[in-house]
Amino acid sequence: MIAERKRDSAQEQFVEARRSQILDAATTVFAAKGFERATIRDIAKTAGVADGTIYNYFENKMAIMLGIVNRLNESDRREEDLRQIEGMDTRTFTRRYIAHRLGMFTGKELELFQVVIAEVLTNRELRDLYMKQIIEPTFAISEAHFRRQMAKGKVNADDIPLTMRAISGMFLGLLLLRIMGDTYLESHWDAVPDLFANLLLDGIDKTE
Amino acid sequence: MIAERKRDSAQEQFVEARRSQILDAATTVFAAKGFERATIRDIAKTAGVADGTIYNYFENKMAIMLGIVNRLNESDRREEDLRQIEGMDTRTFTRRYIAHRLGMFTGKELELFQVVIAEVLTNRELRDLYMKQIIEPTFAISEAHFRRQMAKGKVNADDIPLTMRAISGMFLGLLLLRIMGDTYLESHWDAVPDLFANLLLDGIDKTE
Amino acid sequence: MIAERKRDSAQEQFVEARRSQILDAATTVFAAKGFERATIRDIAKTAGVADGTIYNYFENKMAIMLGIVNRLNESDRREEDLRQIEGMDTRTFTRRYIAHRLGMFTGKELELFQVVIAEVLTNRELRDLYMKQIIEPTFAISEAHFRRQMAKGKVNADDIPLTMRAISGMFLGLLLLRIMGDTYLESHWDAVPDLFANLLLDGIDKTE
Amino acid sequence: MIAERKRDSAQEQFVEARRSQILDAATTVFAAKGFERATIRDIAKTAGVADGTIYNYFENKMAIMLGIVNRLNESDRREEDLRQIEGMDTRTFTRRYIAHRLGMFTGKELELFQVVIAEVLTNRELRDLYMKQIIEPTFAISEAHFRRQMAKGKVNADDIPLTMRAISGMFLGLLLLRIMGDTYLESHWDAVPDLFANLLLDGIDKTE
DNA sequence: CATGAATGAGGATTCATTCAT
DNA sequence: TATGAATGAATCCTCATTCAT
Repeated sequence: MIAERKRDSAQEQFVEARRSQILDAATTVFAAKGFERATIRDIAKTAGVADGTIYNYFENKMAIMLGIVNRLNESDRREEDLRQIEGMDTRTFTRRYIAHRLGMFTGKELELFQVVIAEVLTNRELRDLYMKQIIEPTFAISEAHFRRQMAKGKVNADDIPLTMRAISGMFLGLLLLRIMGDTYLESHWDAVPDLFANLLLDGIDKTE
Repeated sequence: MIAERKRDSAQEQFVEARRSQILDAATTVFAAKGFERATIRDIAKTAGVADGTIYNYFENKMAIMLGIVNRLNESDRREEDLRQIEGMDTRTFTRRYIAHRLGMFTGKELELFQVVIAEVLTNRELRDLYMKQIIEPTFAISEAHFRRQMAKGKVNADDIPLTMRAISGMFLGLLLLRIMGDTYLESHWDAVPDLFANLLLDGIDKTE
Repeated sequence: MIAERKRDSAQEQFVEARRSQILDAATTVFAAKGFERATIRDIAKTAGVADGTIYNYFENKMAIMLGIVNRLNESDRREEDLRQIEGMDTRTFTRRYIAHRLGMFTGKELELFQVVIAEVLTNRELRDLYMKQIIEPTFAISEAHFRRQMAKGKVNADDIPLTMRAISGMFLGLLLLRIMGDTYLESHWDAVPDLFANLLLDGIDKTE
Repeated sequence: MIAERKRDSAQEQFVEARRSQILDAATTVFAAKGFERATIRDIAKTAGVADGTIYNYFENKMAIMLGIVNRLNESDRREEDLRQIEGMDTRTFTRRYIAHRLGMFTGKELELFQVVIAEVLTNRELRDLYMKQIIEPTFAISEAHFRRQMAKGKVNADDIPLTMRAISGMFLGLLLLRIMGDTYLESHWDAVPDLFANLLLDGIDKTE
């Protein structure tokens, strides 16, 4: 039984590795061509497998896309990230947090984000999934954190949910502009966390 | 000659009306299905013309997309908008300006924006066009305005271009969240300009 | 009545001129692109008229092709050509006749021939028309002439119809090779009548 | 490794058979309707495969045409044909050679020829290919042979290249007339080699 | 008669998906 | 499981033809 479990586990690991390999390939191809323009053959070639093999791991093309979105699910939102730096002073915390989150969108992750946003904008089903699974939980965590900080008298806002959306919006929008190839943003990307923090705090900071 | 000119002009107007009719239809269809999933037949039916008629007005499907982008070009960026309200106090100006710009993205315009952003994210050619024709000129105007305000001692920023990008980013991001169906944002959309202005100004305002 | 006839005649002449103008254009376009690849718009533009105008003169595209074939009908086969030079000695006659017939296929006429042959090869209806109206009458005239010469003891052949076909074949084939762009033939085209006549009259045998 | 080679070879043979099957079908369809009027569906149905299958073996419709032309390349021109009968007396050789070459154009081959000639007349690219790959090599071989015979004092000609073209022209032209449905030629086809040989060797002149 | 915009049938080609090996 | 050939539905686009002006 142990042997079997081991085999199962090895098996599972193999399957997971294959899925991952295909998702990696799909992310690259989707980022380069968009979901519709990307072909199964493109993905298969990039993954180094045959066309048919893809269908042993994903039911159809859309399932690959969902697989990609679910990856965000795993990597995107980690409450502990917040906890670790929560003790610092507000400005440092904000700067660090923004830097950390921006740092999560580098290279492959930025591609991933690009792919998902683009598709989310044209696919209601995916859009709803993305809202429910990614955006809303993220807002919930952020709000909770914000309320804690407000309780400590560190920040202030009249409408917390809307403020969260504005802040997230700035984050999203900056990523969007970056993806769209804004050259200034690209060359000054490292300066973004500080600027973001200052812009943000000198509005919401009440500690002074 | 006058008669001929008149006829030409009538002809031109007719052609322009047809183009517009097709672009309207295309915007709707693209917004509903995305560029690739939308078919020429969809667009033709929505526009109430035959498939082939489309090709009397646009060279191919992508040209329709470009036509849509160029519409943004016409409607999106108007320096005079800034001039009209420039005399007001900073807070009122900001609130009004944001409200005005957000007001430009209602219904059809929001669809337009959604369509273009989605496609821009997956099409390099279109992306470059969009950056050159829409985003960069908008930044140029905003920067000029910001510098004028800074000279008057009304606002402050270390890195103006980056600040512009952050502000635009917040704007873009809020639209994006709205499009993606965030319910809170939808039901509190009217509160956005005030919140935006306060958040923004208490960061950049130096008049106090 | 005379006035009316005159008007009719002027009218007819005009119609004929327009038809001719369109047929000229069609010949050029067909020669350049082939019947199927040529579009009515191509022909209309080349003729300097509107698309619809074509249909006032020809029922449909194929009717234009038939119009072209019927032109051959008028220009191709003239018994009097033979009569004029029939008194000469056989070699001179042959040389002159070949030169004359080859001379008929220059520039525009060669295009015409190319167009018709190409289409005749892929269109049974046209093929039959061409055989009945052009080839067979030509053979009839040639045969009659050949029989007269044979009766005078000037030439000899066992199977006159087959000999006629062989000779015509050589003629056709040389035109074909010319059309297909054989460079040697093109640069030595003037030498063809002599060579043709000698080959025909004497053969190549030297062993006797 | 041997097994693998065997499999490769079997695979290759299979692919070659499929290509052949499609080319056969295409030849039939092209002969019946011409290249442009023939549809991929026609060809697929005739070949007994699905439309899409065609594209696993040929890049596009024109590639099928090129495949047909290349078949001529393989079957059309064989120097050894000449060598085998070169020892015979001139008249027998000529008769045999003509008979042999004409025999090569029977049924399917005649269709092939028809298809290619028709398309060659309306497609410059194909025309150039055909001249370079089929016609010119054939002329080269014929000329070499003719020069050998002339050196032996067996035949005579002032302008060998032009003479070759005239002879080939007769050959081409007779095929053309045959294809065009000349009934006399059809019913006396067997008499063609003899007549061709006599005409060629002796000419028709009787005056001397 | 001349025009050229509108029409929509038709065709080449692509590509997600299946399935026999 | 892996493969990749086969499938055929789906789509963009062309173009002969019509017809209102």
